Amino acid sequence: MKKGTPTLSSLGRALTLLRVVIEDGGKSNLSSLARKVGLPVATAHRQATSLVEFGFLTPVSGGRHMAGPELLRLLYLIEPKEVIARLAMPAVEALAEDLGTTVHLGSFDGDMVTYRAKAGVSKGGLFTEVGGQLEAYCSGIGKVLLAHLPEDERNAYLANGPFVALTPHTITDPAELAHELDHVRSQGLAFDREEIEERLRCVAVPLFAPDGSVPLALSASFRNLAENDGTLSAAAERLVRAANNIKDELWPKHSSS
Amino acid sequence: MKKGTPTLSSLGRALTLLRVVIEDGGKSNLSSLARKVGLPVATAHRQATSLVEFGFLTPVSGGRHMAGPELLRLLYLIEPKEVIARLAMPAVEALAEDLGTTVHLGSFDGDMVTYRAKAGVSKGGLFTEVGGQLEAYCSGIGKVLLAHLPEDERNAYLANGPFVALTPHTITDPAELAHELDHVRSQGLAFDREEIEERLRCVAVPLFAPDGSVPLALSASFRNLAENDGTLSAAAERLVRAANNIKDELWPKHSSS
DNA sequence: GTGCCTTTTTTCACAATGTGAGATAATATG
DNA sequence: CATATTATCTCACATTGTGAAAAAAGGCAC
Repeated sequence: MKKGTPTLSSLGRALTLLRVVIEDGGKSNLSSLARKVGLPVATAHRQATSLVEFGFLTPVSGGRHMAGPELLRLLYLIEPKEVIARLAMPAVEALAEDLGTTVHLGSFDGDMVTYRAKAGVSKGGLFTEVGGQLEAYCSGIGKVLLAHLPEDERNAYLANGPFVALTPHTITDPAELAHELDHVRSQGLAFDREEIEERLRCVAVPLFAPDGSVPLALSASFRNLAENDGTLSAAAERLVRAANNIKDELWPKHSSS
Repeated sequence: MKKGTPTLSSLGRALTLLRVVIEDGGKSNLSSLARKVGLPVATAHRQATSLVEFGFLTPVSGGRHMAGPELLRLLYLIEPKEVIARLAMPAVEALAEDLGTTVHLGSFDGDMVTYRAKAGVSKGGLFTEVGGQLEAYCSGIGKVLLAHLPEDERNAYLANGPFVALTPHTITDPAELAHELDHVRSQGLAFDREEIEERLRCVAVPLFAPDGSVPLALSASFRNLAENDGTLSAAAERLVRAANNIKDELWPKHSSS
């Protein structure tokens, strides 16, 4: 029985209460929440009072609580895309290993795709690098992200061309691109068929946040595939599964019984 | 010396560390942060380890840390508008008392203004109620919120009329409304000159969030003012001050020396 | 590689501090 | 007004957090 660094159990209990209060959304009073967590009321009360004192909670009428100013401040300091990308890393690496190719994780920032993670063999030497940016309209990740943008922003992007052809396959017509994005959204995945570089293809899938937005997209790239090679569609299936796993891990369904 | 409910000081220290780590944005390692907070490294290390264990932090390379999955989850559960409205309440009530009139706090949700707080005398019997919604284009709060919307969304709203006239003064022409909104944005405040109800006027100012967005707006309403009464502009000044106070309280400048 | 410095992690004795049952006050609820 | 429910306080107890010091693990220059 190894000792290791001991965990601050009282901190754990207090953070659990904090989580429960926030999840409750200010509907219940302290006693019922204490009961739900299986904590003595006295203890829960002391924790709640302290959390209020430290600004992580605020009392609202009737002994209920909601998020406090400090928590609100943290909320504006955190960059969800960055955090999600970090937390998804293990899954991304596993996927890359599994597929034996390069896997990317990217987000949409200021009309461009930011590559936030890159995993897997660099055989074929992909040009991308983490932190780098690329045009959105021609990559799989970009098309997924564009497809799930709020309608206003998507239209604004489409109206903001021009879309320069990088290869003969690049989609450069806004109307055609709009149609492609509709397709991507309904299919739940996007293909890049040599639109960015000859003989380079990829599949990309969205990573949904609980509010329905798509902060990140996941892609797998392949070089020199035969025209009717099944690799891409096989990879697509794996990507969808990986995306689902990440989603389930980050936003588990609460068995809130 | 009253006892009161004792505060969990260890919780406070751990939450301080959490805040410092997030504020740091994952730039520094633990020891430097511990030094900054004036905490023994051993203690800071134990707290950080525990925060990681509870999912509030995640380790990144080089002994640094960033927000963890639980914190991310909280982020998506919290409704900033609601929280800010709650935290601004005291200031809103003070302002209403100070001005001796009705003060409103509203947000923009789905093309409409949601009234999230109402304070002050109900003389003149304003029709609004907390939780109720109203068209945005004709109220002071609505115009402030529209004016500070991202350009895409503002244009989408303007294109989405029609704007029905509630009084002869209501702005119903999209182009004119667009011009008015530009004015509102550059002035930092909006007036409602009997646009929603005869003899009812109000001033409204934006409440800025740290990211530059305007989640809420603050307004003061007056009835039966003479055409050239200085009350409105006097109130405007007070509103601006109140908005600044709220902002400074919620997002204090860190003397991060 | 070797040595030196910084940072991370563990150990451990001590007491500070969190704990929860129970009493009391405050508040809904009928 | 009576009665439940909930919030808050008190206090004795030992759980649990604390921090100095030592050990282990990286970094970095040379």
